[in-house]
Amino acid sequence: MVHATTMKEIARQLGVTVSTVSRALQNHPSIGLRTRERVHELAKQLDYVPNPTAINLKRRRTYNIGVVLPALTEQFFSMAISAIEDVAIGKGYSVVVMQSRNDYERERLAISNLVKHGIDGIIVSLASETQNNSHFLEVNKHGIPIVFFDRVAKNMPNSCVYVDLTAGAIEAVEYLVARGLTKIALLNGPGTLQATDERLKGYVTVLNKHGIAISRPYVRSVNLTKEDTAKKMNELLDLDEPPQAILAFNDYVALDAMQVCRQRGLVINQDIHFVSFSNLPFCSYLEQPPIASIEQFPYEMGTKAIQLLLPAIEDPQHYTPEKVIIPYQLIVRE
Amino acid sequence: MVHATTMKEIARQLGVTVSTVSRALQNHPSIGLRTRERVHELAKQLDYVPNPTAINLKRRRTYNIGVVLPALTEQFFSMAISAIEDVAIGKGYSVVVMQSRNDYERERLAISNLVKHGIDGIIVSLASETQNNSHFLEVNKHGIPIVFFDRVAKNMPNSCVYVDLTAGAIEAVEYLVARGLTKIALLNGPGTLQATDERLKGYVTVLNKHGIAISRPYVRSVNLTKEDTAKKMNELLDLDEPPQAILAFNDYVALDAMQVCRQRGLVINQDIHFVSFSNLPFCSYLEQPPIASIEQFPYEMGTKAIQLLLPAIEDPQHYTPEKVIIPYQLIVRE
DNA sequence: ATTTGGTACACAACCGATTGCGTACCGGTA
DNA sequence: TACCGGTACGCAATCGGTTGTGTACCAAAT
Repeated sequence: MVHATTMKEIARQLGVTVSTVSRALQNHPSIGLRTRERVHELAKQLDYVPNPTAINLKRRRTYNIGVVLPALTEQFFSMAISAIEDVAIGKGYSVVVMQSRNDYERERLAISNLVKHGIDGIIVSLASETQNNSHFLEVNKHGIPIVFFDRVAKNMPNSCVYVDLTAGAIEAVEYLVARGLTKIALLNGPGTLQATDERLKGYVTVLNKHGIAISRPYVRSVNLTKEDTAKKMNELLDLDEPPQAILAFNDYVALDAMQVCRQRGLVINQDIHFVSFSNLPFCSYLEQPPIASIEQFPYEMGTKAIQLLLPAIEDPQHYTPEKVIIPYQLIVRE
Repeated sequence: MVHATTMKEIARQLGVTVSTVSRALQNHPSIGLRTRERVHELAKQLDYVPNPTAINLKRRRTYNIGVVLPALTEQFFSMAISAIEDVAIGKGYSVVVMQSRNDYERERLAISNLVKHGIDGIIVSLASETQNNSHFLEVNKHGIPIVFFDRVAKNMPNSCVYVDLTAGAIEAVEYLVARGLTKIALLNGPGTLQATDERLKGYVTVLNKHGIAISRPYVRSVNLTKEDTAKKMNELLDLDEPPQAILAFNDYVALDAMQVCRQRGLVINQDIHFVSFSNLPFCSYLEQPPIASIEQFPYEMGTKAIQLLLPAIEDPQHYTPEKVIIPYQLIVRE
């Protein structure tokens, strides 16, 4: 059974032409009832499955959507992709995944592979090291729609979905200040990400508002690896005046940093307090989770991303890009 | 730029035929140097990208591999898919993901969608509710290779990759007994999974060996939802003689069960001990993780799965299915 | 001048479908 | 009998490539 049955085979066995078979299978009215039935019957009997590649060639579509993100193993992204898949499947699309591993070159390659492979549209969350949009401009030139989500590219005309992290950071820091914690450090992400700028902006805003001096050594950026986070956290704890609280770039950074604290004998939520972004489900299993988290609703973001992408694919003429901001929510744990 | 440039367009502008353009782009020796250069030049100038669908049609391949698994958000699976993607990308394949959500119907649908969509091969980890292989037999009939991994189907001729969980369970239970814990309960998975049988078998083997009577109420199966796990764990704790230790189906079951224990005031690793399967990375963040875990190496399993699949795709004639058993490892935490 | 051989390309079939248009054949009407 | 309209298909182009085979044209050899 190495060759699948084709319409040609059905046509041959029935003594009709391929076009008749095609129309019969589509129940086209110009095909006689008798012929239509014979075609359907033989098709079923031969386990006929239409060749999607041939159909795609005519339709000039692949019904594949590429998704490029830093890492599938980060729950934030797997939730987003899960959402994308849920919507896509319902609309007849499949989802092709590629990981950038936060590496610029891998991201370029992933994008290029997707284009070469044939996809109708792309959803991207930037690699932390990406500082150049040329590969995306290339995709735009080919008329393939892109939607950025969460880690969006700066200065690109495409649609994007993200959370207002500045506002989130503001509420988070306000919360810490309100609890009397004023020595607040920021374990921020890579400088290349817009998300990093936004967290910093919120952090600075609140401290300024409350007249709290901003200590340079309190603001550090990590490259999102466990090692770098540990290094930066240790540096913070080695300061003459170590912080009472940490605003972490995301849950992974918070957890890695918390581990350092525990190793140094500090008690979480007592000696030192954490607030982080994402609020991933596994945080609920921790005995001492961050006292507050900013929920970013990855599922909703993924859903919105593909809802923006599909019209761009299906009706490019009437499509205008949109910047969608998903509301965050500060989750406070007792 | 709604229509991508085709070879036809290049041919027209250069006054040659499409076949010449095709061969020129492939640097076929029968094309003159001058012509070849002109073709390459114009192709670059027009941003020519070959239409993958057309090529796939001739090659009778899609270079897409379908992966169907219960949930992307489970780290075990996202690690496996990550591995699959790493290998696939290197061989020129893309990975299409579908989630079954442990639902039989969704699994059927996912498989059917993949076949309709056109993929060269499928990698599957069974939905917990799947008890029927007809959809896989259908795929076999079409000559599309399948590789099962981790949650493998019973009585199927296809290749599969899994961990010898019986041996793992034996070592795990031996470890508990050696620590003097003899009142051991088993929070097992759904009866439809072979993995469930295997864990049970290992559990029974060790208890029999040590002459420990097997208490029926100590063996319970959960459907892998948080609610069901909580219910079953509560039932265990409500027994006249509650267990001292729990062998959990996987980390998620263990964590959900541990949460119940904590809510009831029990101290983990003191009042009650857990051993579970998977050893997911996030366990390292827990203050009180299971005292031991059986590492199942999802990355290695994913890698092996696609290494089994690719030869089946590329050389179906000389392919014979294989059952590969990945060695587990019991990770003991101090 | 004719044959020979190689170069450099054209022609056309093919992959598996879809679809616009043409037409044979039918019975019914003038 | 000749004309007409509808039914039920066939023919062929098309999507965008790949590839086997045919051939015009050239220079070199005879």
